Amino acid sequence: MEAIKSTRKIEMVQLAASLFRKKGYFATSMRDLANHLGIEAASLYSHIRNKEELLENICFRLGAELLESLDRIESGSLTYSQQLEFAIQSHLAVITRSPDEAQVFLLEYKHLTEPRLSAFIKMRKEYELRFRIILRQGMQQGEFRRADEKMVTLTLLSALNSTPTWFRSDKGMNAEQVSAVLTDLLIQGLASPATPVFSTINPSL
Amino acid sequence: MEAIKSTRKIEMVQLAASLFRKKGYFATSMRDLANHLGIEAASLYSHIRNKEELLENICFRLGAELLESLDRIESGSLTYSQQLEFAIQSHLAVITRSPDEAQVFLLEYKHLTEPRLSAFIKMRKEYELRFRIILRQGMQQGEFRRADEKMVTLTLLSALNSTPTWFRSDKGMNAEQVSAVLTDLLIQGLASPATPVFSTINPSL
DNA sequence: TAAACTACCTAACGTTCGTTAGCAAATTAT
DNA sequence: ATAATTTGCTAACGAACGTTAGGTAGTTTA
Repeated sequence: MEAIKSTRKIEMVQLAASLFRKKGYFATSMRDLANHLGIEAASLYSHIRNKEELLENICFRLGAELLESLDRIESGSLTYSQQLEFAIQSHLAVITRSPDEAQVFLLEYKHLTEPRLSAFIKMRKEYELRFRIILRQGMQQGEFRRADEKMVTLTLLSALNSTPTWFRSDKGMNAEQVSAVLTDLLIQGLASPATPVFSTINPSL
Repeated sequence: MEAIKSTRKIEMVQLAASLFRKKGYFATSMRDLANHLGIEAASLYSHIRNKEELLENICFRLGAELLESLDRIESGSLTYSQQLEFAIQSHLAVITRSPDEAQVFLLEYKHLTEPRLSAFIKMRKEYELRFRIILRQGMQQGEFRRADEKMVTLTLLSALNSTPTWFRSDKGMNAEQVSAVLTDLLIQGLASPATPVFSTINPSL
């Protein structure tokens, strides 16, 4: 959990994020990583203690960023609707800024070993809980549709977290435009405002 | 792509799905699998050709199920809103019935090697496209809010695909209840119908 | 200018991996 | 009754893995 000093180490962590995302943690060998840097595998160990340190750096740095972004929102005096809007937008800002790291954070964290795995899960649960509390309070105030809290929280976060799979910052929309459209979609729904044609009653399959 | 005959092989594929989901494809060894079945690793090869065959079976069987479920919907004479409702519900039915397989289908497919990987990606793209066409037509008809097609499709599917991470069929809601609530959430949105308090304009961060 | 540090190297280690060969017992089909 | 199939075993293979030991230039610090 110490600060990263050397620029070479930063390179390694960023490259690791890219490879871990594309191929998966276990499918990425230290020799893979080294080859992409133009060095030998053993040379990596001048900069890092072991492979897991790379994963650890990625996962915990992104987790800290996400938690920080919630701090700012909760400390202000906003309505729950505004809090949710900001939370969505800052969540998207973090993960679109670091798409590789975000995907590793979301999918590869499970390859952490104890005690780091438990610490990570605790951190992630805290983030989900704070998101969930905003939703709960908004539901209680009548600002949000009332529904199963856990379901809504995880569905919402999953929708947000899928952004790096299709979003490329270099073409089409920029991150803020995505944020605005996605916020609108999730909050207002897919149905056209003019014509509420959906039955909302599910026919049996 | 041939039919599975032996029941022992079915056991193996199901167990593999469970382990691949929990630990990942590469982190699951043939010795892991064998131990859970109470046999030696080499004995697995009386039933399967190699490790990848397990992954192949999981991914392609689920893909076929999902595509079939769309066939039925497209063939009927339904409005696009109804088609979407049915598509959401049958998608959820498939993935809640096979949550382990679904997570492997979604996350571990990338460990397939060619030519299976390309075939899988083609299958998955076809499924996404057919989902997308329903959305496109619904937007053109004015039944759905107009927004970036690709974004809406992938966000919607990601929201649906997160269901196995929190849904346990044995407690709380059953699959059909989840389906109804989730359909409503995605189509009508999170905002309370009574009070449209959201600005839908994003403040800068 | 000497000491310390950075950034890499070669060589090799012990371990685990997926898989094969060859065999044996039990069950099922003819 | 016998042939075929199913289901498992032991032993072992070559390859790939993460990592360590020990060394060497070049660069920075004291």
